[in-house]
Amino acid sequence: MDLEQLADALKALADPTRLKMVSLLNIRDCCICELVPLFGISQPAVSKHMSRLKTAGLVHETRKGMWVFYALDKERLAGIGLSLAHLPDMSGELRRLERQGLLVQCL
Amino acid sequence: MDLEQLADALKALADPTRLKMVSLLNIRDCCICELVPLFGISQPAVSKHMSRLKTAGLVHETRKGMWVFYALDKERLAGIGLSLAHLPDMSGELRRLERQGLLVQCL
DNA sequence: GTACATTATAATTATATGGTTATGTCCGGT
DNA sequence: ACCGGACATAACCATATAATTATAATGTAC
Repeated sequence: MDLEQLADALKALADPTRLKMVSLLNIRDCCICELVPLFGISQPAVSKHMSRLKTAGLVHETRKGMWVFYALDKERLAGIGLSLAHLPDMSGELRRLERQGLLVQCL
Repeated sequence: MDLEQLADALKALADPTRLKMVSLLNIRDCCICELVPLFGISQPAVSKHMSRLKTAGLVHETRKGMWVFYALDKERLAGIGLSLAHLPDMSGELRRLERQGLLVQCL
């Protein structure tokens, strides 16, 4: 996962409301109408948050009659955590700086 | 770490520029003047990004003569990754919904 | 087809974010 | 003391974000 994509995924998670939603979906799938009373916000607001999580690949939706159930993609979530633990190697960038004589030497 | 704090920490990371900065600091400590030529942005912009990371507890600074070197707090970064893997248990919220008869039953 | 329940989209608004330029602060060298 | 380099802060601007209300779209039941 490149840094642009990782930043997008983190942006989707970087909101207390969505983090709580993800934590709930970690227990079991939920539909919008169950989430609304748990948060102090309107139904469209909940819907938009789920849409954001869906775009980030963190949840998947399934229609069941009138309801749309959302399920957490646990592998995707774990993948984001792992990406933080395995950031790309930027040694090349530092070598490039060195070639240009821009590295600061002190001590 | 509660969800508000976790969201704040994730916000600090949820930017491609800052993610790249963190990746660089993962190799070695850097000062602002080294970072500026690596990003296409002004010195104050770099400074503000580092300030954001500092507020989130992700980096620490040390003055060395004219320069201010920034060091990545690797434990803090790892802690954020782990928090994603161990989200709080929200079973209580769901039980509360059930008591109120708001859980959707289908199939 | 009508009526109702659930969810999604549109339009709007207030605040947050990320960039800029200009200026202030701190340190080292002469 | 003064000047110049490195960094931080301030003021400003454009865009993104998260909420709202109003309205459309979808599905069930009669």
